[in-house]
Amino acid sequence: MTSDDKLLANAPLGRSARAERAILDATRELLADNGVRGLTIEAVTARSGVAKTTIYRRWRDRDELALAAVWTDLDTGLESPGDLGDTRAELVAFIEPVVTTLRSALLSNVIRGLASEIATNPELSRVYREELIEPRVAQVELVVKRGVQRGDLRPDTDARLAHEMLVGPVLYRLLFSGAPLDDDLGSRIADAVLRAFASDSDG
Amino acid sequence: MTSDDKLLANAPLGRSARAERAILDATRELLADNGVRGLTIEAVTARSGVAKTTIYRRWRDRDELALAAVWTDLDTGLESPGDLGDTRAELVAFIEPVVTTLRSALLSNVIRGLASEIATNPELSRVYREELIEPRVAQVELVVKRGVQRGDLRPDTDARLAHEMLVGPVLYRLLFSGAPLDDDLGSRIADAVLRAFASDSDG
Amino acid sequence: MTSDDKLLANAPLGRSARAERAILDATRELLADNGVRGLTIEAVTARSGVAKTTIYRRWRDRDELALAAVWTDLDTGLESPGDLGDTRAELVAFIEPVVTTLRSALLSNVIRGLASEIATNPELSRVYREELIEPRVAQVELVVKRGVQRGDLRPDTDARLAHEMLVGPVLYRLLFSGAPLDDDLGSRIADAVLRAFASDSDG
Amino acid sequence: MTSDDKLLANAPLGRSARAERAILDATRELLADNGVRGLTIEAVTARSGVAKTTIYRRWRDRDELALAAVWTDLDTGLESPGDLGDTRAELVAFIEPVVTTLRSALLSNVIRGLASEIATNPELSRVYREELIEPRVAQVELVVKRGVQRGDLRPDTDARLAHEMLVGPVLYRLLFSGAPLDDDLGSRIADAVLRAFASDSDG
DNA sequence: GACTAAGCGAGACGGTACGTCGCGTCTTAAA
DNA sequence: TTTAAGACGCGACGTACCGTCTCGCTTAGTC
Repeated sequence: MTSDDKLLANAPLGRSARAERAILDATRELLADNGVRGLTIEAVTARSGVAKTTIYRRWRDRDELALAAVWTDLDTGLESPGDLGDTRAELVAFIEPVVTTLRSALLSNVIRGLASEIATNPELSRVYREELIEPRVAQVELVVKRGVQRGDLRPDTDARLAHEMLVGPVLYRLLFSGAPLDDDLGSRIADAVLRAFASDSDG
Repeated sequence: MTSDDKLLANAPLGRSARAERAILDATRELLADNGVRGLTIEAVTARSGVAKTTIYRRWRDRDELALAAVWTDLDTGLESPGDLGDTRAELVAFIEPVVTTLRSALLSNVIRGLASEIATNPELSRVYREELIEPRVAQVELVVKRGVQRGDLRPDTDARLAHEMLVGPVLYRLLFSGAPLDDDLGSRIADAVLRAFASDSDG
Repeated sequence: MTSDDKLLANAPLGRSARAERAILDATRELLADNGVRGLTIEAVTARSGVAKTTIYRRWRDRDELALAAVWTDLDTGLESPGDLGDTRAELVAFIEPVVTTLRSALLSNVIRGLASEIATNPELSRVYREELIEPRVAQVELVVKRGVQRGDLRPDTDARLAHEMLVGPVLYRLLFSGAPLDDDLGSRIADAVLRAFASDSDG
Repeated sequence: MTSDDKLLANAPLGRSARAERAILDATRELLADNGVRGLTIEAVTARSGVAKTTIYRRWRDRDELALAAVWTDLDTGLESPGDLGDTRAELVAFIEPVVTTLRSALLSNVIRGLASEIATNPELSRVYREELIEPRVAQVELVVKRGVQRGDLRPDTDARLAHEMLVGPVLYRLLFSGAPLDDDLGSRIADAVLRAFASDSDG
């Protein structure tokens, strides 16, 4: 649901637009209820009143539909925080929204359910990487560059590794260890990453 | 397949043991060929010549079977490296086998394919956590404890977070970013984690 | 395509007439290619470039369209042969065109494909009976009447039964026995029917 | 339902036999109710409580199932009437059961509905011809042979044509003309066929 | 050395969901 | 106004596997 949609929420919708909205709404409800396991195309048709054909006309399969249904949610927080004047603050500003987003029942369910699919399906993997991961890596690169300029971070800091050390632990908790995404998880990770790449003169 | 089995490898096997071996072998082959998607119970019966009933008598479903088939591989490297006299060396000794293991086609396929199931199925999740994750957390705790004693690490080092920062990036690459598990990945992660939790006097 | 159409072939056609011709042409092509099974409305739109709506505006369903497309062919040969002065000749003149017509790939395909629909759909059945069958029964009645007057046929000859014995075997071959519609089939049937209803003094 | 089945009606049936009976019963009910149009595999599963898979395991498609469901009915009356000492009686004995059988709602519905399929599907056509038509042609051949020996029929009588003139009119009524299968239809056809092939000295 | 009974292969069964096809209806924009 | 274009709701298709259930047969292990 983009901001355009919100502005036009009361405008008349064509059949297609109405169908699409009904499909995505039903999909999100089913995902929130039972995770990806509870999402079947037939359940979507039943709940949305939209024909199977119409769903398949838009999305190749269940996984694409699931991803589409939560895409805007995953996509948020991508606007760069910009220069906050403080490297730690910028790291926190990067990782906090990730933690917060993945704390929601809907999104945690979806990521848990789609992880295998994303890891397995080349097309899905490509989209996910290009649209979600790389922009975030680029964000971290900016943060790192500014940190280096400030003298906070070592000049040879590997931004990609920094990115992985920021988000890796969060997803590890989500998928494998089951440890909770505490309120302070983001800042603790940010602290650790800051120290991991801090310039020596920073002591 | 326990070590007992190995000792008895040339001993005559009963029907049951033969069936179990045939099932697990077929499972591993199917997993290696096409990942978890290619693993169906019916394919296992077809390839192993074992009856469906016999499979279901031993494992609840496809996912338990898949995990069982690779369990020994996942389970290796758990023996603590012990005191190497050097904290960095111990961190490397911890993370290197993880990277190496996950680099194999079989195991990377399996983990990619089972990630969602592990994240989703409570029973599987419990087993995975208790049998695989917690022992490794305990290992890291030992490394951290020794590192603190040596004055290398800060006394308040969070071993669990350290563990997550060690393995999280590896699994993140495996599942999401698709970045390769380079030969030096383990040592670079170990370096970063060491600095992240290094005591200040360590500079 | 009626003879009127041919006369007007170079005259400008309205959109409607052009659409209708395109529909019927495509229908006949599809019927000839794969019989009634190959005839789908969607295939007709694809081949004719005509919209579905336009088809449904003219014919209720696939079967009506199929029948319409071959109607002129079925309808031919209805002009009474008139008095040939010889009863056997008149019987042959009746049945020969039927055999010849049903020998064509197009019409045999269509009749085979539509038989069930004609036998089943009341409206189609009514049209078929009134427009095709009854006129032919009437023709046979004329032949019979003249045959009786000539003293060739018994006065109580049942023209309807005679008609059925003329065309029944042909359609039986077409639909069920698969026996070929030989060149001499018409005359052999005519002979048999002639004898079946011949007046006794005829010996 | 063969006579064996009747004798064993109270014997315990295996799962398979029970399923098969349930399928065929449901099929016959649906056919009787709405003809072949009312017969869908899904309706059969719903009414019989048997799974779709089980149906498809036994019959390739709807049409094979329909034919199987009425096969025994179609197959009856095949026992040769034997030498009745009278050619006309033997012709009547041949055609009467055909008329009677096709008068039933069930069988007339089925034949009407399957005619196109039988005429169109090569495999179905082959089975129908070999199992139903040819045996009846053979029956007529016997009748003809005896009739010739008795001096009732011409030595060159074409038994196949005779067969077609016997059954053709009945099926023509059933499928196309809609004329009723009167009680005396069989004997009137038999009379006509007898005269059609009667030896000249027979007057 | 014969006799059980547990375990096996084979595979049919009821079931869920899949993704596809073609139907006949409805909407929209262009001619 | 009629058309081409094509999306929509719908019903049924035939398929893939699921996990359950007989069913004989094999095969140890017990008398």
